[in-house]
Amino acid sequence: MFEILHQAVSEKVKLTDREFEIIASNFKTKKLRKKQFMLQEGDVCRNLAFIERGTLYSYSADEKGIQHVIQFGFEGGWIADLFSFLTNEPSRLNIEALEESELLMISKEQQEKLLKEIPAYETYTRLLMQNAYVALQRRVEGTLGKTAEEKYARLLEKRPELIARLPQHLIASYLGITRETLSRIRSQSAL
Amino acid sequence: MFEILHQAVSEKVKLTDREFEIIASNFKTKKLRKKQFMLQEGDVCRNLAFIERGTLYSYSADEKGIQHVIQFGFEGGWIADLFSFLTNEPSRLNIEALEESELLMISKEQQEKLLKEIPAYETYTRLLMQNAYVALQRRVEGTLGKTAEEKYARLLEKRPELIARLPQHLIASYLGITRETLSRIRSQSAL
DNA sequence: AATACTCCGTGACATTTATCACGCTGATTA
DNA sequence: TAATCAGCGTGATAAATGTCACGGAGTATT
Repeated sequence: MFEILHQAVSEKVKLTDREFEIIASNFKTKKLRKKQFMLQEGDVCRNLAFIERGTLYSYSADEKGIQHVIQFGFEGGWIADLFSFLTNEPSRLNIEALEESELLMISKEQQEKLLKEIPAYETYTRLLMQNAYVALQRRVEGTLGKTAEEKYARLLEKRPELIARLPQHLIASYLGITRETLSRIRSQSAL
Repeated sequence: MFEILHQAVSEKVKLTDREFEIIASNFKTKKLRKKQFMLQEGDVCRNLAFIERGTLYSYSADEKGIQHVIQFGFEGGWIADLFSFLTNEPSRLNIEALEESELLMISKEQQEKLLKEIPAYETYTRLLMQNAYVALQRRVEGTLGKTAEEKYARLLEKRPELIARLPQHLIASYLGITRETLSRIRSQSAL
């Protein structure tokens, strides 16, 4: 049941079995079908979700209803609207399953309890945040002042697995370009 | 000497005087003149810098020599290339003082020592990373699929102090647009 | 005082990208 | 089986933005 979480955590910090037991006992499982929401705009994000199986993505929708992908989440990763989670303000994001998925969810209270009780869990969380921050900064770096083609080429180089397994219109949205532009880039630059 | 750091840390976590003494003893001060580099592309980022006074910014320079601003750092904030710091890989960023500045620098070894020795320091670091991540995600959110005008309007709303104290060409670079475009936006949309 | 440099504005023009419209294909659903 | 829908490609056109070039104002430097 908790093997994947166990692996993800113990990859980064040392834990006794007892400690992991305590950690695991604070999560509850949740299954989502394809297209089901984990979080909907306007609601407060009350949980962090560890993805045991499946794929999710978070996005905001603008006035015209156009989606803007903020993040993709895969097996072994985490997803949430951290801003809403931390502040208890209503989220402006939607988080939706792209396929049938299984999550391990932890509430704010339980997360805070674990952070206090288990120092290694706090270390794990710090590392998680650190890595997420670095990855996001690289995304910004690879976006600023770049053309659509350059952004796509960079993504293809850095994260080919994204391009392989996700529909093009979501990739386009993630890159901040239209699906048409992405389609044209792909048909031009080598086949 | 360390008042500003003391304030920044104790704003987020509780610390004994002794603990802060230990923390402070691991930093060394560094003064930078205007236009002086804290970090230069190709070098490994060996320190995190807490800004006691002054303003810095980090940027990458592309093939054409065009700067792309990644981050601004002000008094009471932190700046570094976290990726290079964590991995010991050469940085692709420059970090430069926009005015005369005073920094408190901590090396990786000392940072790691503090994280282990002083749990409250680890908590502080986690909160710092968390907040930085959230702020950066908001930046991405406010950029994706937005026009130059919308991005500028949003920045003006969310971070008017940036616009007030920084030269326009750096604001433009931070927003991923050219200085000319920003100049035109400003002259059109209200004066 | 003269000079150089930084920052900003602006015009003319080129390029990139978005928008709108349509058709095709394959998968899902009635 | 027919019908609907999601995903992708593509053409025509419009809009946004970049590029290049120039000048002026203010500040710092010599």
